[in-house]
Amino acid sequence: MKKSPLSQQTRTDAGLASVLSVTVGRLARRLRAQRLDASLSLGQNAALFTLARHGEMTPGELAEHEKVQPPSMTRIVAALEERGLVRRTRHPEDQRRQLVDLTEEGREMVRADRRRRQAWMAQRLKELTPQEKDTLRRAAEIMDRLTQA
Amino acid sequence: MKKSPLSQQTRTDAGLASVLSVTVGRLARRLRAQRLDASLSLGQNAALFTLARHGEMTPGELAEHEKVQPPSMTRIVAALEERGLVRRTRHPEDQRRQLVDLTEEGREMVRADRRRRQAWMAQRLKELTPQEKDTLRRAAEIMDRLTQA
DNA sequence: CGGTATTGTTAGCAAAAGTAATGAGTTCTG
DNA sequence: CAGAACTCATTACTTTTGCTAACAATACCG
Repeated sequence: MKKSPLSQQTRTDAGLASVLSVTVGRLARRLRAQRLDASLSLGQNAALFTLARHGEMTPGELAEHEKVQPPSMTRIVAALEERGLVRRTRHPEDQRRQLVDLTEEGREMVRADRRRRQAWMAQRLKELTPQEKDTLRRAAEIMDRLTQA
Repeated sequence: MKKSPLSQQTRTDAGLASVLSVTVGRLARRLRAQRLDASLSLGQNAALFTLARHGEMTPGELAEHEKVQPPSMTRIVAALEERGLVRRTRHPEDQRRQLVDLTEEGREMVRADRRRRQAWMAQRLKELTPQEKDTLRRAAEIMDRLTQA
């Protein structure tokens, strides 16, 4: 079994927390730089993705889910609406609230986004073994749970 | 085998790329929010961490390692120096270059940072099984490699 | 030497998220 | 049931953080 430099610092929970923080930060930066051509910001993509996964919800719910403050989500949703990717409707029982949902165009964007990201990440993923990809798959689910806790 | 909602979207490389992007982005935001009380930005922490891991290096090397542009690293290093966490010395053989290294105070900060992060993340990690933590450990190494590619 | 390349910095700008204050709608309460 | 209190979203403003372009200093090379 190969001993990478990283593994020496992940024995404890604290060490793992540190390493994970740094790595996640760097990868996030890298991803952000990657979608330069891209028309959508990381946050916009994340919101679209969440709507695709969970169906319509209010801006507030969306904000909480994405762990941003409501004003940030207002901006994200406004940008998405401007581009016709989402639609806002009044909540039937509470005029303060709104319901945000994907338009068909938004759904197509989610599909397109997936294709676009593949451009560089699939390149890297291709170099991984099936086991490693599987590890990432399972890690994604775990990290997802971490952010929700 | 349990079937989570996420797994349905990670069968293909593209699907995995999408999910990973969103999850990593959200976790990065969460981490950033977490160190609010904290005195150091995510980028500053990452630089400190890298120095702790790899020893002294030039700002340029640091920038490349962290995948930021040199001016960004200039700012990060300047901030760290201002706080006495790193020290800059001239490169012995090339007056253009500098060598950045941790001070003892910087080293202590790395340790403190690790303790601080543990405050909330260890809480979450505690709820994971050893197998799940192991998955995260291995995923961190893989993601680390992804950002270097 | 004199011109070019490299290293780091400064300056200016843009994107994205945060906090505080505001407006509109709903609910509670005396 | 009238008004206080609360909730949801938005607007206004600030902060953070990264980028590109231009620049200064040093090193290299013909």
